[in-house]
Amino acid sequence: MTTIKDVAQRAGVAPSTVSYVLSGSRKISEDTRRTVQQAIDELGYHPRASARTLRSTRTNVLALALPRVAGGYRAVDGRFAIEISDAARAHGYDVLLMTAQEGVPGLRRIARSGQADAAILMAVEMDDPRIAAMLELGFPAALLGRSADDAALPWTDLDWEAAATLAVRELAAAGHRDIAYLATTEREIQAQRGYAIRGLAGARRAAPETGADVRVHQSTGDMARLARRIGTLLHGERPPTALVVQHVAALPHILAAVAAEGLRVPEDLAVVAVGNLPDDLGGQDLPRVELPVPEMSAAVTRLAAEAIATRTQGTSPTPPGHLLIPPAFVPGPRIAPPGPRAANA
Amino acid sequence: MTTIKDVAQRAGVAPSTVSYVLSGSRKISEDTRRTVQQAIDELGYHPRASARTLRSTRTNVLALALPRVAGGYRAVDGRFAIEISDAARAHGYDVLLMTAQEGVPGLRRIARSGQADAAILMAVEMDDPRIAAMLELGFPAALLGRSADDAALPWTDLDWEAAATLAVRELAAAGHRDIAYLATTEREIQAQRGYAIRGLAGARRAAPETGADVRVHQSTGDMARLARRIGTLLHGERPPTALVVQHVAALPHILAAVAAEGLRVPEDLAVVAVGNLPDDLGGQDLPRVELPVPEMSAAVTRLAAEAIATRTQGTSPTPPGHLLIPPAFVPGPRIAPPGPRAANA
DNA sequence: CTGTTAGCGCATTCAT
DNA sequence: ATGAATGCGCTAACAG
Repeated sequence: MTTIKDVAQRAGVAPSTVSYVLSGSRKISEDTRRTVQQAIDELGYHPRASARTLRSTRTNVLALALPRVAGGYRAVDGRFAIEISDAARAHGYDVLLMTAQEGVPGLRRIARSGQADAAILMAVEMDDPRIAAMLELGFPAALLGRSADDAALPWTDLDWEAAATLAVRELAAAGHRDIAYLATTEREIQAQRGYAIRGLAGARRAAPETGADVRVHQSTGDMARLARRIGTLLHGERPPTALVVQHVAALPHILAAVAAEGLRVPEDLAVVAVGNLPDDLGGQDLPRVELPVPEMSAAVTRLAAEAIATRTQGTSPTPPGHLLIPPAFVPGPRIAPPGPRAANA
Repeated sequence: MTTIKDVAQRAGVAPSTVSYVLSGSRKISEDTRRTVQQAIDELGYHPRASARTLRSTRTNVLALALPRVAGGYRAVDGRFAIEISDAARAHGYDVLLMTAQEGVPGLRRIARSGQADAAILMAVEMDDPRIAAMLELGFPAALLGRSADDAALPWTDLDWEAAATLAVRELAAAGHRDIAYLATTEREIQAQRGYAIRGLAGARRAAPETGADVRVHQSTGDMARLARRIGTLLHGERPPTALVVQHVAALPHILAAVAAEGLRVPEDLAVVAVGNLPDDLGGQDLPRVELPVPEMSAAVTRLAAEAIATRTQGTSPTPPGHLLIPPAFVPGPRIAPPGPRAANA
């Protein structure tokens, strides 16, 4: 392996000179700078990260804590991981992936061994034990998702409550009075995921606000049961003319179930998605409120970087920043007004 | 930060003794071992990774090189990333995520700065420039996907050629004589992705082998064009009674297009998927040849670990290992025989 | 000012 | 079981 000494020798200078050329933390005459740079290029020298880190206590690495995969794989996690990795590079960081099936202990290990400068926690729950762990360790962290305590750590999230309300409001504006809201799965709700809880809250709030009849249903990961549930849902005494789907992973199944009931979308049933991934609607072009993956990824990365800078400066405890992203409605094909079926009710 | 010296002091021994207790690479009297362990626990000591690495030249990190995202995000990449991360932990490695939009230079940076012990290359192309780079750097690597040169680096892959052939063979066995094969996108084929090229080859080989008429079509990422292409495809003079889909990301769209043509699956058109993600068929329960994500992830991680061990031992150049995974057919609902439409032809 | 020397950061491992 | 050398780069203090 080629070291800074090799470069120094080849350039006929002292190792420290090479270091200064590299860091630019001191003025070096243009002459020697060129000589040194040439030696670096010729030898293909790259400073050893471990040596640097040992000296500086900075790794330029962010730990990305994915959720423990209790309910199987969620496409959204992979998407965020990749997007965050890109964002991190733009800030000069690499990303260490932690499929935190190890949970808190895994994060402890990384933090205490100094393998990262900060952590980004994904799939945050309302009362997430990882948050307390980060605070206790004094380890900088940023949350992808909003926990119960907005002031604990910096965070970013889509405003899920507003998103759910917005979806309903758009339907109401198109004339729908009987609206079904298919929330996330029971599992996610029981796990107290912020997006699940807040989406539910937003859906419930929408009824009084719009005057429409909004019936909220939880979803399930069991596709057979889900199909039955949808069948039931569509055959109440005042059947809905519109459906909001927050459980977007099941969208293809849901649309298939709707079709199986003999209903056409959107003529017989208007469908709006909430929180789908950009470019991934399961084969349909629906009106929707998309998950702002790029914005959230950029924001959480920036917040993590800021948390590192803040800690490094040892400044007085700055209140953690945050970014609550307002939902944006994408009309897609225009929302259909209530269909002929509405008359039957 | 607490260091090995702090522990030594508290335990009343020399730092080296603590080190030996930790590594177990030498016998320590039970007495002192307990004293030291207690000091470690009380102080919550964890060895600094950078110091360890500096000394030992081992990072216990694998670099995971994701494809540059030319054609947008592919769900399969995220899935593999997560699965590989889990597999790596089982081998004692952490995973550094490289969204290699930086490509070869990014890998160079990681390799030369000593941030990882080996690389796992995803989305390998037939003639992938990263392979030459790894060899030139003498950096251990394993491939997720099969390149043109089987002997360059260790690799694992689904046997895509056999998978495509198998799908066609199963349809032929159910009586289908007119089979359409919808391959991957033109983009992937032009990028010379191994799975795309080999899937094509397998589809073409299936015709002579089964005696069926197998017409091969390339797919496209443009969903409007894809729908048109499918319409055309279904209305030839001898319309197919069965369709094999390797472009599984578009499966929902494809099924929607088929439905739009007034055809029912599987009564009018039998559909088989090739290379879909486990638990992700876009809402349908189709017969299929799944992508063996867990097996491939485990294999590529093992191969990377072996490559590290081999190099560390400085053994004579062991021929790189590999694992070509035979395709497994999942019947799903039984394949329908050719429908009434066949008679019309 | 520009360049050099020396010491530090932390864990490992060979001699003693 | 211990002291000392080692791996590599950074930077404060010093010299020209």
